[in-house]
This record gives sequence, C-alpha cells and structure tokens, in this order.
Amino acid sequence: MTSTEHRKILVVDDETQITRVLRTSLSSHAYDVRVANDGETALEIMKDWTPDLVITDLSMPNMDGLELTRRLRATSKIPILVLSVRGEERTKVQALDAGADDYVTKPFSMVELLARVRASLRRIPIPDEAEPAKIEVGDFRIDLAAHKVLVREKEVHLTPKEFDLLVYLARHAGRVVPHRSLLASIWGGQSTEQVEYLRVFVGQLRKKLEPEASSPRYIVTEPWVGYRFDPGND
Amino acid sequence: MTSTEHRKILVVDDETQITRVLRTSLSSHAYDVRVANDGETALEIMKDWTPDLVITDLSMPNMDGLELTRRLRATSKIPILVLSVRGEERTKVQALDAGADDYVTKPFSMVELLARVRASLRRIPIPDEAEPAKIEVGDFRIDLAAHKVLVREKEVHLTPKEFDLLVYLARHAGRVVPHRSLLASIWGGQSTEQVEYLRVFVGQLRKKLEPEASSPRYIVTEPWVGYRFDPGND
DNA sequence: GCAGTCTTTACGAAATCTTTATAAAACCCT
DNA sequence: AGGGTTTTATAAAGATTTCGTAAAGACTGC
Repeated sequence: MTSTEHRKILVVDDETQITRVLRTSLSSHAYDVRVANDGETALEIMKDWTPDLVITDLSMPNMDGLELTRRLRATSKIPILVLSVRGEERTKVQALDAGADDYVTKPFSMVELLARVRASLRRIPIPDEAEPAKIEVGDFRIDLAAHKVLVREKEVHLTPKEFDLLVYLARHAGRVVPHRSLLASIWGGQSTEQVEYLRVFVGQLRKKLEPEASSPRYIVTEPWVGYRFDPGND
Repeated sequence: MTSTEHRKILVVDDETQITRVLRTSLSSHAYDVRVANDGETALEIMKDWTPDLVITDLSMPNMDGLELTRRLRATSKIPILVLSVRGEERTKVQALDAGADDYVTKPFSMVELLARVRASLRRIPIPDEAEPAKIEVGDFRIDLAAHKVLVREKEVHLTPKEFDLLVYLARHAGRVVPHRSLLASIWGGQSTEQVEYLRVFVGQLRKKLEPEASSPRYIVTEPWVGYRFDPGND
C-alpha cells in the first residue's frame, strides 16, 4: 500500500519539447506527473486521475487552454497555471479572469516555475482525509490514519513494516497470499526472493497478536505457497 | 456583520509614485486601499485593519518585503503579491518560497496586476465563515487569532513556529502526521528533507507542554513515520 | 550589543531492520 | 515407515537508521 504521497500535476501542452522538460523536472522534484497534448485529452485523463494542479498551454488543438480553464473552473477549485508564448496583456487578463491562478510566459525559468507551483499548491489543503482510514475484520481494528491496531480490544504497538504487513494481510483476509506478493508489497519490487524477511516478520507479528504464538490462529502458514490471514469470528 | 462590501488591500512601497498609481487604480476598482511606506508601518496598520490582500515592494527601509512576507505568513494566510524591480530568478524564488502568492516585476501593466489581484482574492473565502478562530481538543485550547495556547488551563508561551507546529498537529489530532507533511506545512517550499528541524521543535514543544517531557503523552512519536498528537481526555 | 527566535551540528540512546544459525516441521520418495 | 530434502519457526547477534537533546552559531529587530 502506502500510496506515493506525492502531489499530482497534469501538464497540458502540444509541444513535446515543453512537456518533456516539464515532466523531467517535475518528476525529479517528487511530483507525480501526467501529460496530455490537448484540452480534451486532459479532461479525459482527469476522469480517473485527479491532479492537485494543472499546468496548461494556451494554444492547442481540440480544446485550447482558455476553454480548458473555464471547463475546470466550472466544477473544481484545482490550481491552474497557464504557460504560454503569448505575452499580451489582453491574453493574460483573459486567462486569469477565466480562472487561472497564475500566468507564466515562455520562455520561462524552470526554477521560477517550480517556485510558483509550490506557491499554488500551498494554497490547497493536503488531501489527507480521503482514504477509508479503517479496516475492521474479526478481532482486528486497524486505524490506518492513526497507525493503531486493536486486537480483541487490546492495543498493540507495531513497527512500520509489521504494520504494513498486517494491513496487507488484512486487506486480503481469508485468501492465501503468496510470499512474492507480500514481499513485493512491503519491500517493493526487488527483493522478492528474501523469504527470510517474511518469516522473521510473520514471527514477530504472531508474537504480538496471537494469544498462543505456538499455534497460530490468525496468521496461518500455507506451506510452499504463502500465508493466510484468518481474522476470527466476524 | 459589519463588513464594507469592498475588499481591502494594503499597498506597501516606499516609492510614492507607485503607491499613488496603485491607490488610484485600485480605489477606482472598488477596493478599500491603504498605503504603508515600509514593512513596519504595514504591520502597525494591520493591527487594527485586516486587509484581504497585501501588495508589497521588496526593497524598503526598516523592514523589507521579504521579511514582511515572512512575518505575515507566520500568522496569516492572507494573499501576498510582491511587486519589485528585481527580476532575478533567485529573488523571485526567495519571495515565493517565503510565502508570496505572486510576483510581478516593475514596470508592470496595471491591467494585468488587477487581474492577478482578482485571481488571488478569488482563492480566499469571503471572510465570513472563514475558519473557527479556536481549536479545542482534550487538554488544549488554542486561540488562532490571539496566538495563545492553554494547556490544562495554564497558558504557555510558544514561538511562531512552535505555534504553527502545534496547530497543525492539533488539526490532525489522533492521526499520525508524516514528517513530510509537517515540514511542508510549516517550512513550506523545498526543505521537506530537514527532519532535524522537526526533532528540535518537537523537543521544544514537549518541554513546554508535557507534564513529563521524558515520557511524552501528547506528542507521541511513531518511529520511521511521523508524530501523532494525542490531546488527552476529551 | 541584547534578547528572542530560528538554524545547524553533534552524539549517545533507542528503535528498527537485516542477517545468520539452528532446530522443528512438512513434504517426497521408495 | 524411514531417510532425505526443502521449507518454516525462532532466537539472537549485528548493522543501520532514526530519535532526543543540548549547545553553538546566525539572523532579526530593538
């Protein structure tokens, strides 16, 4: 689990040169970046990916930046930064009054742009309390936000990895989870071979959660396959 | 609610030529305008006149625009627009990271400036149901406006950063707040890696708030993740 | 220069993660 | 059923990272 925490930025421009630069710079500053080449595609992307900020060019095929800005403002307060070669006062005013938060003319300084992005993002609240925040299965109550775990009404303290492991198991309660899945989800991509980690941590978890660690009742071993989480009476 | 329909703007600049133009233009666009010639005077004015937006120059006697920006940001979210002859990237970034919302270089287009003012003002809620000026959780009573904190009926003096930190924690009471969130919200801008700041300030806060600083009860650390604020019996 | 605050550094203490070793358990085969 | 092989459980030592704290340095306004 543990979604990347990073702020999401949608870049809308038909010049691939620009989008490439932006993507690279923004990514390297820990933003999640996606690119659209016109306004329509942008709206399409936003149907299932809500960015925290939009950077858009003005002149584009299909739907230009001005229209995109209006469309977005109709339903959302997301910060919009317009980036355009056009420097005329009239154009700027038009964009700003359409709902843009900032207007930067090309060519632009990347460093300045980043600062302006930060300034805009500062204005919107960090989207934290969105998630389901709680898992309740059987004898377990897991509060994701507070990082707390209750087993049979008793609180137990878990380390981050232990916590992640339990959460993953709890999310797949009743099903057998293969070693590889567990490893991948908690230690990430690479070390999917270090099954020893799992053993150690499963052991630790059992010690903390099970009434009798010697005969596990919650975390059941499925030899050669993985582990199954059995949360108890529902 | 005795509010003049008009939005209030404070202009801070030592060049009377500039302030005259701004005052005239802004007034004719139905803003309430006041002028200060330096940062100190600006703060003085704001003691009994809270503007909706501040337009400030950078270089001024007594207190420059950068310092003014920092001071304001320490206690308020009011939009700040910096207006300066200085066009260097470094200066802009500095101002924006200090908390400015926009940066316009002189000479400027009045029409564009007005558009940017509108854009900034659009972002803040009409000061009516803005935010509760008080946070009350557990043993804590925090008065945002007066910058005062009561713990178990006893007042404690906090520095601005300590105060910000506590407020942020209190607003997320019960949840684990990741280091990154805390850093981003209080130090803003880039420094989301300086976890040392946090340690120092959390230590300071504990010393001032906790009955026994050695075994914290309010500000609990969740190793490797962040801190959780536990305000006590509700 | 002084007071208050913020920044930076340093280091021992604490917590967590990784690695290793060994014994027990599960499986497979004849 | 018994021997051999692979997998699992557990403890414990070792390495690494993070935490708490104090204290020195820097900046600001007075």
